[in-house]
Amino acid sequence: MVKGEKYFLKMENVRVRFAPSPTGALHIGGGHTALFNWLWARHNGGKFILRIEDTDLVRSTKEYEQTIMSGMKWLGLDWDEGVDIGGDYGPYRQSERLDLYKQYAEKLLDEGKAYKDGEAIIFKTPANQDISFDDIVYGRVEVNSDGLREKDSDKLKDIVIIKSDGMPTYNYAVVIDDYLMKISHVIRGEDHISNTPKQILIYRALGWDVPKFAHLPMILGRDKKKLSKRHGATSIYEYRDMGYMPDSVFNFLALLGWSAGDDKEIFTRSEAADLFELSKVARRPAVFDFDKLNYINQEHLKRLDPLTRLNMVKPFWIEAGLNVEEVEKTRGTDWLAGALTLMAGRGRTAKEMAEFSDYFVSFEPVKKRWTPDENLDKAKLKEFYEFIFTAQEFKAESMENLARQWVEDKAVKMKDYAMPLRYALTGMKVSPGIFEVAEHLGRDECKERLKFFGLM
RNA sequence: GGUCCCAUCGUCUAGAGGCCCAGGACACAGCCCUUUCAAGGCUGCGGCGCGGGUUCGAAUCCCGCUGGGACCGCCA
Repeated sequence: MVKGEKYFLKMENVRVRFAPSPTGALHIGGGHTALFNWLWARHNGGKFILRIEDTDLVRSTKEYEQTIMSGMKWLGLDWDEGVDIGGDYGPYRQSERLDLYKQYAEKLLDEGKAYKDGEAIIFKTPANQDISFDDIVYGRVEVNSDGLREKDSDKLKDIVIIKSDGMPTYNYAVVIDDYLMKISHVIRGEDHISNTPKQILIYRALGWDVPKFAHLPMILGRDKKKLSKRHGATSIYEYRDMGYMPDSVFNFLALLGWSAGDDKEIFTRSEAADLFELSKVARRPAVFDFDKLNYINQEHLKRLDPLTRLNMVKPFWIEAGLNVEEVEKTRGTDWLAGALTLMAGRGRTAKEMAEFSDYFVSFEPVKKRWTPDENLDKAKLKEFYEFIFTAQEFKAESMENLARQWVEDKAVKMKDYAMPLRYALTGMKVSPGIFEVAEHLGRDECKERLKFFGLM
């Protein structure tokens, strides 16, 4: 095979799964794993399966199941088989597959490969077995079953497969389900790499072929420890609430442990799916970097079509107490969207963009922010504003031309006139080009604001 | 304690023995643009953890060390 050629080949019958336990919201790590599974399925035209691992009776809830699913949808990850849509290999909820787990446990019991202890069924770890697998990401991993010891002991650790409450354990159920669901590639976090040998032992005991394994590098916090609540936002939804867009979070997560090559860092879901290659996934754990996320979000924000951008920003205006609906009714949706187009690359999140542009929606926040400056020569400013507002058409270009004429004639500085105008119109020291802002606000609105501050 | 995994700028990464006295991106600094702030353009800062091999040649292969991490639950 010619180097590089394999990247264009697609595998057939790819079936991958994301198997969260519904014990909390979808978090960054889970989203990352789900994303890579999705990428591999879509890259190969295969199937992406959502399986719910709800065997922890005390912590699992149906609510979390819903939350995880909506989190995945928010990220743009759709699945082909799952609890909500069914499929040929269901049920897709482990608590509904108990008879299956029981059936194979009985078989293991009959063959003397497992034994009972109390109500639990325990798989007997065979001694001195060489276990190896070729991980697509990590390469060959070799272990001997003698290394599977109990903690701080030299005793071989047997594997509980059915708990006293009748539920299967993770290491057992995952084998039964992946086999029965014909999973071709098991793609999961690197923290599972040391569970894999135990699972292979069970595959062997049952006489089954093992799937291909691909472990993914962990996501770390700034302190290089596994990402957890201590590091702040871990739930996918917290990112939505901070004003990050699903496209960006997707893009950012895809870049943790993988690169699209050709220096391409900003991409869409389908571009990522086309380019994705499991064998190119990195082994080194990746640190979650907010700076990069911000940058990626800003890039996607810039690329959005005006209406979509408006939909992203609108909730944050509303959150700030602005009557967006009213403005939309009077000035129109396009006008509001246009205001955001003017914002161009300003603001890295939808929330920031909303904060930086509130003066388009309402004059009220401007009034609150504005404080008089005694050094201003109001008479001169009035003269200037009257002059530029004489423009036939209330266009940025016309106003700017008049303004330039004015500063040249009077030998004064543009900023001494533009800045007070900006401050009166927006209540801010920074904004897009102030003549463009004025044009968008319109002649009447501008006059009203200037008059309110006694500048006209 | 046992087993396993990992190691390129601060961060994400490119790198499959010569194309690399290591390339890109974020961040940072400076300059340009300019009515402000962004955006954009340009420049700069900054890295192969250490020690041995193998080889004509090593970031890349091997060994050791060091440093991280994961697992060793009737959690998943």
